[in-house]
Amino acid sequence: MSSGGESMKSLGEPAAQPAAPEPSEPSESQPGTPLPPPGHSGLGIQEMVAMSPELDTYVITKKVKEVLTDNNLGQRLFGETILGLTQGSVSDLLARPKPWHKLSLKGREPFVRMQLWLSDPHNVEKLMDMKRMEKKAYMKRRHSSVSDSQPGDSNLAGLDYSQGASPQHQQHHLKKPRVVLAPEEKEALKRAYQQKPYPSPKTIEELASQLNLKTSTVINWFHNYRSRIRRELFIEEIQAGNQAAGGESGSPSAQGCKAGGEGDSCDGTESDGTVEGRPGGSLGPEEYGGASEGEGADPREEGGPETPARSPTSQDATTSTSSAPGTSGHKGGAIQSVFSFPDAAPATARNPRDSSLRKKKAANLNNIIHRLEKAASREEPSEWEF
DNA sequence: TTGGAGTCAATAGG
DNA sequence: CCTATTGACTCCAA
Repeated sequence: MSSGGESMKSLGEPAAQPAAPEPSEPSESQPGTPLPPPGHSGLGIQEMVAMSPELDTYVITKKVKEVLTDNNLGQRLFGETILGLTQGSVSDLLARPKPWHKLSLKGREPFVRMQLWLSDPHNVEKLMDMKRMEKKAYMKRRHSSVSDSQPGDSNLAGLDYSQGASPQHQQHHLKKPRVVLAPEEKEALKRAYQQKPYPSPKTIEELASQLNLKTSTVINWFHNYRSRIRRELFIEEIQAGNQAAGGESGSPSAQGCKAGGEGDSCDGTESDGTVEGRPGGSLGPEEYGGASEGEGADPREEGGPETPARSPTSQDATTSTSSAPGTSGHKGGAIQSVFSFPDAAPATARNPRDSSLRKKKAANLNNIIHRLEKAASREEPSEWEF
């Protein structure tokens, strides 16, 4: 009970409504609020995040995307103004929202903000106005050579900017060129990942030198790759969980499979087809832990009858609160009203075939195994033999 | 220290 | 312009 602040955990089951009238929270001060909402001063989002019921991140992002495109609003403006995030982050969030229960408190914040934003149609217009103003300012600047006072950036005049002729080799410690891994390098790293999702420092060193990359780059790559693979798994989870839905106003097709690429399969996990020509390899859907070369490790775990059955994360119960837009603009009161959505898709049609999902789980298996052994005993896995 | 989550920010495509 | 991708960084927990 010491420092801890937010407790509130375990949001697994629908359970009842927390409905806690704020148990006071004085010791809540993060070093500077990252986003000082323009003209907003009151309840912190964090509080709302803490007591928010489960939100459907998929539905929210879908709606946001819809609204943004419908009104020609860009991710940059939306992100910087509403979420306090950069364009790239917004793009990522909208394209691959993690399911609510997999998000940390911090990670939920953007979704609560989105929901909040969506709750009042007036917000859209405000953003549009802002866009107009921005454009105007831009035009103005282009026309006249005067910089107006716009909260966004400052013009640092008087700075010397030498160089800049040829963006080639500039090994000066001024700006790192941003590493761009070549396709083959990525290939190699992915292959390595399949063998060992959690390479030891030693392995990392080897990889780095073999590929001629900095050690940190390899480390970062593994971090990022694991993280992103994991995320894709989540996505398929929610898609499988709430795919379908028939009568929806202009549903933008939630297909999770886009045929068309070359080696790209239906799944997202790279169809790293180059898993080495395995003699008699066509078995089952796909095999991942292709421990082919080298040790005769063969982590072939017998196929469990079925996956542990995805636990029903369903919560829904979206009470169709016919929220009448423009009905009493009372904000800062009932958070509840904000959390309900006029959009409801009770469709619970399960697709009998979850192919790709399995594949990723297999890949993840390696991770799990690795961690298990680590937890069980701190010992290097010289060789496994089941 | 290691690993995970969340982001930033450069940059490749459109 | 706008969006998507992705290496690197920051924070945090175990």
